[in-house]
Amino acid sequence: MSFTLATWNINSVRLREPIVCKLLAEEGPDVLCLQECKSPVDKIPLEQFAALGYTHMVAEGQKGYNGVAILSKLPLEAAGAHDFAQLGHARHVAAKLSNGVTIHNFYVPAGGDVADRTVNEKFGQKMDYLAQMRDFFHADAPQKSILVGDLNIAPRTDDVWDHKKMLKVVSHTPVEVEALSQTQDAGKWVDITRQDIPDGLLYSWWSYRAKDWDLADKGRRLDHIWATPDISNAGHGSRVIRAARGWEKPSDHVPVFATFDL
DNA sequence: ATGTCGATCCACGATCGA
Repeated sequence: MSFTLATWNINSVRLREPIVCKLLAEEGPDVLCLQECKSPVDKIPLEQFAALGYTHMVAEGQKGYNGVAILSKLPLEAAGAHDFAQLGHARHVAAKLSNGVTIHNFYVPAGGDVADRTVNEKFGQKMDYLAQMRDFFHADAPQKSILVGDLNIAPRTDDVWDHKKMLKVVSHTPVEVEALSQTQDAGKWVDITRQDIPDGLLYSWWSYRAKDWDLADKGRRLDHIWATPDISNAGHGSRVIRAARGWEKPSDHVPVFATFDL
């Protein structure tokens, strides 16, 4: 059995329902994990997605901020939702497919502008969130699992447009990269995107503030697909839908895809 | 420091978050 999965920070699922449908119609992933839905669960436009075959969903939502959802053509079973760092935010939801694979969908806190928790509470929350993710996967080793989402960290030098310039910018600071690495190690997670595309600059996010995102190309790889070692060899076909950054009323993130043959 | 988006409501402009 083979299935294709995608992750996309959509920055308002209601405003961008047309381009979610465009992606579903054109690319047809079996599973689409969304972050920053910015919507209560009961206001997610389910009918439009169901009309394209996405009749299953698990989601966590709240008004205005955060929010994560897993849309699927395949049956899903809810597999928990954790409030890491006790922020009261909808930032995680998990689902299990009938083939036994568990999917964790995360929206890690962005962390504010200053990489110092003594002056920036949001940075502390981000570090706490990552530490609790680490402890969660360390306490109960995940198996047959996939972890996706906007992790708000670009870990590698070639995950950012300028490594030296980014060393003090939240999302690429050494302390964050180390925390993400510890979280990854705790679950023995394999970075499927970089397993498939090991070399070269690779981004999934470009700021709205850049004049010409495509020309300037000052991107970061904030959106990730990881898998546990028991299924990591089944992962392949990773790709980033860069063109989506230029679609009508775009998100600042683009979808990242991978396929698993199980 | 700047820039641009989206959601909210003491709601049509200011504020917060990214």
